[in-house]
Amino acid sequence: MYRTHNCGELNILDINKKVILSGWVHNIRILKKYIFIDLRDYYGITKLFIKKKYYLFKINNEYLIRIKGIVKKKNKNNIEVHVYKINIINKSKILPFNINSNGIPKVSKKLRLKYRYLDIRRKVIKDNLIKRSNIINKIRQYFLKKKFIELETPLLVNNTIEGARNFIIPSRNFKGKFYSLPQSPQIFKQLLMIGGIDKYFQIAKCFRDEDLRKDRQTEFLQLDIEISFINKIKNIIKLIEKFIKYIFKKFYNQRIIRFKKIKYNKAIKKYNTDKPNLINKIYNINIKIKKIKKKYNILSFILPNFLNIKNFKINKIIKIINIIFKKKYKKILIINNKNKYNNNFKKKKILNIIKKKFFSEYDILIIIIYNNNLKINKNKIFDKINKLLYNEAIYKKNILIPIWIINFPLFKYNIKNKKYYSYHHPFTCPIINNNKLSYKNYSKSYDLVINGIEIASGSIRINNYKLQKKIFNLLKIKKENINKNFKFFLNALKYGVPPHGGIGIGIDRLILLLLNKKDIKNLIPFPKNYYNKDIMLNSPSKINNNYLFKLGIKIIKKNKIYK
RNA sequence: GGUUUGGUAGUUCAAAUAGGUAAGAAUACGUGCCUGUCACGCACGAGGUUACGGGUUCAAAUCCCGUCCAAACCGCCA
Repeated sequence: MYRTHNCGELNILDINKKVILSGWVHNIRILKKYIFIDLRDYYGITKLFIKKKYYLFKINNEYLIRIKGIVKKKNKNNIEVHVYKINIINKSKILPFNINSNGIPKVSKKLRLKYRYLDIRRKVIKDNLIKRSNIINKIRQYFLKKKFIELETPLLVNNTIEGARNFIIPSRNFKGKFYSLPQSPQIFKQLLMIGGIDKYFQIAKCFRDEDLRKDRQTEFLQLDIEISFINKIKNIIKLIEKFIKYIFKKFYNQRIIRFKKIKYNKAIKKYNTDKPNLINKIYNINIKIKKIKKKYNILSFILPNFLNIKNFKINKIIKIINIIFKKKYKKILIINNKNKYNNNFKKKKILNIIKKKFFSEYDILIIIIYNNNLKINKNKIFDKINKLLYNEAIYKKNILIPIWIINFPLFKYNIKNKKYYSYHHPFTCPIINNNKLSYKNYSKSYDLVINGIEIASGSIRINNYKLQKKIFNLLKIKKENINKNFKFFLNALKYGVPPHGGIGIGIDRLILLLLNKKDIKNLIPFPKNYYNKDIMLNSPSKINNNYLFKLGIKIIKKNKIYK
């Protein structure tokens, strides 16, 4: 028998009970007469008290031991187990890093990934994984309760022509032909709607062969949702807002400031990006002031002020500007709607223009006028100020500001290829006025961005054969490609397709936000590193020539990274 | 695909003023001491071809070149 109790559950009520415990040696302290061990298992830590006569074998950190003992009172609220027998179940090698240190151990990420199984023993990572499980569980319950049904879609699919690169899987039965791993279950979920399924969801693994970031892995979980009999974006937006509010209330103690919504075009004008971070990112705006002479440049930006940036912080920001400009600017103007900080700027017209661009009435506008011949690195200024805001104000307050970006353009133009591509994907329903459909149309699409992180993306879909074909034509997809990739789908669109739409929510990113973390690798059991390698498995790896021959594959040129 | 930074005991880091004593410390490891520790403490010990290969120099961890590996940014991410 390995255990009668686990290390987390023993308490004052168990005093004088005989117990058997198994666990890892979290920490050991050897004195002349006594030995103290903190014994750790999945559930917690129990303190052990051992008299020298029972300590017969050398024990080190992370040895796996089983003990027999009696529960005794340690002090008012705590117990310890007085041990009379110890077995070593399994010894441990000298550790590559300390597991019992608090917080993040002082060790390179490479080692933590290489010994991921040891990293998982650490409380921080273990707790993340437990929370991950809880969150995913709640998501599933939520949508099942709302009468969605959960269905799987295949992982071995066809290569898609647009978007991110696919992972390719060679076929043994059909030499020279390939499967691909899906970037999302897009077509399948639409086919489910065509099949009369009313509300579908799936917690789906998706794959994209692109380089990684802190908030991006190549294989990731997506909460995939599709609903029939809707044709307006607000149908989905309402549903998701409710869900997001629910999940954040459950796992994130801070309230959500109400959702904002902005059209793509306006977002670009206002924030210069379609993923605005309304919290810690200041944003650049271009202001023209007529009376300024040609030899001066203007640098202007807005501090989005959800956090009551006060005078002393303004002073710090000005200090940064002073350092970078070496005080050689001509003028700094600091303006908010109440003109509280600076009275030099009284021209009402300009103020009104600025007001329109302001996100909220508490925002602060900073304008710096400086001589042309000063070479200024704007990004450096923005970076420094962002850091200041992030460290001092935002990080502590855990505020979330979700914003919907809606009505993306239907197409975008790629200058390199001189080709048009779908902004979202070719199944996105266009907004059509006066029966006109061209490259300039917008679409019934929506992204949800929270604090600069793209959380969800979706659209109302095309449910009409002719319209879908027009889109393919505008994309100039060759007939043979249409036949190869989409013939079945176009065909399906001929059979009384309900209006439908949906959304995909990045679960890993959602968890990142819910747990207020920065690096997605800490929230995934076995993440890949920056170059898409699994450092522990050392994958990807070579395949022997015999097997390659069976697949009909010959390697022509080796890439350095994959040697 | 592009740019940048880095690789020194098992691990985390030092080794200044652009090369100059015998490459140090903490922790982990080993032995011993210590009346109850709780990140125990104390003493002693072991542990290094400074990633690998080449070059410059009287002299290289330090400068240069190549290879390998890692971290970060950009591109990319419908």
